[in-house]
Amino acid sequence: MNKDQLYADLKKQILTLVLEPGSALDEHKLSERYEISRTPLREVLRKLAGEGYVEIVSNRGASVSSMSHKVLRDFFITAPMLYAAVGRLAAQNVRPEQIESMKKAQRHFRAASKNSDAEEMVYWNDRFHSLMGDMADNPYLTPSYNRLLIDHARISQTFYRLRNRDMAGRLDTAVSHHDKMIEAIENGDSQQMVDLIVQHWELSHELMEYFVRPDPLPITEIASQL
Amino acid sequence: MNKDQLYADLKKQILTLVLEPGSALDEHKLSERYEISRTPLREVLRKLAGEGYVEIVSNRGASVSSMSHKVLRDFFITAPMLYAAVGRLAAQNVRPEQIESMKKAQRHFRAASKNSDAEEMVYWNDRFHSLMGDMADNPYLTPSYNRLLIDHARISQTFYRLRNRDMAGRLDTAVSHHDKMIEAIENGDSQQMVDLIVQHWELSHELMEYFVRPDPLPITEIASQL
DNA sequence: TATATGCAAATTGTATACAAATAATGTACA
DNA sequence: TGTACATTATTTGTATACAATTTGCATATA
Repeated sequence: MNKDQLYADLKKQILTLVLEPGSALDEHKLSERYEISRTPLREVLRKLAGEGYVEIVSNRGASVSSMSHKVLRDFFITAPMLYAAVGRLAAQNVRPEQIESMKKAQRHFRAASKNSDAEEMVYWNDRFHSLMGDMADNPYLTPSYNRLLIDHARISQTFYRLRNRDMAGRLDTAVSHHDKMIEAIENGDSQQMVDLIVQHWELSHELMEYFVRPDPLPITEIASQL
Repeated sequence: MNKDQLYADLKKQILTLVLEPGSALDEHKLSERYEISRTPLREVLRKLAGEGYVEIVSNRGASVSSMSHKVLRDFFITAPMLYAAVGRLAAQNVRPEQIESMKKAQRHFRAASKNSDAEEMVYWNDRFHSLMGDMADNPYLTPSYNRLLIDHARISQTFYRLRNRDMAGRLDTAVSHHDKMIEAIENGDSQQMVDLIVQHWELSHELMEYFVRPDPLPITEIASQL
């Protein structure tokens, strides 16, 4: 396997929790499994570390980024602000040719949701929001935004696996948010975009809060920050 | 020279514009100059790329991150939001032992300002604000915040070199902002901190705008976003 | 003169051997 | 037993040789 494939593969496995947070990444084993020498493997691990997928301690190797309680609390504090900022900029700065790849991600996400395929849902939802980051096209927001998306994907995993009537409804809502976002982006309607992001976040937030409860901020306070 | 020193040295040279934005970083030459083999050098370059100091194009090597007009415009849009968020969190999350290193950075910054030593001013000002990022202690904000600080340092360079009465006055104001920030942090007064950040940003913004004019946002609009 | 093409030089990418550091194991001794 | 220390094994870090790719230059052709 070549370096780019290895990079994409590790990324996907970390996002979908195939590789568990905190688990060690042995250079020797990985280089054997992926049939690549340690030199390029190490470079991939260091790139992933720079993006927050992986943590490296010198002389002690790499491990999948952990998700402590403290880190989750930070997540809830930070996400709404950055999501809103990126959403607004995406509507303002989108280039026409970017819309199609977003529609494609949305098609896959919708299909995965219909099939209750949790892993695919996580992946294509991440793609959708990641593309929104590309549209925003701001090198100062992107690093933090992409860092958030990693843990958003990993936290979501838990409840994407649920299959009851309530979850099905919420999923439909999420899918329709995406449709409306695409529309807002196409119209360059940044205010509408921010509103949708807030609604979308509230949906995620509710579900996440159900699983991890790090004294959540009241929604009204979040909205007032936008 | 070992890897950590090399890393710190390249970082400082990029911040202080000794290495110009866009300039190529030849692996062979660098490995000779720093007396280190290409393998660890490449890892350092990739780490710097992850943090935004350097840009890497595959098969075409590394170069110092460029500062285009578009990028500068993004800077002015993004900085106030992240600076305010980090300032607030720094006041909320600071640990007592962190105050001393911030006071030390401020002592150096004040001294450099007295001596009109531009390079030292840039360096210690960056250290001061970088430590504020550490205090905020939020893994989701840090990547973007540190990315901003890189270009903030590089843009400031231009006017830190000026030596007229007006600049001297502005510098004194900046130094006193720092003193007040330390106080606000010690008191855990996050609202006061945000106010100071806004004032401090306005000062920087004015000066930067004087040198690079990418249709600036009105201050009132920025303040309303906080 | 302008554009293509082929070759040489320079530069980046990868594999591998060896060095250094850390972790694991076993043994001595209280 | 249990703690300390030395020894071994494992894992990470670095240097270097070689492969692949890109770039620069010379020459050919329209």
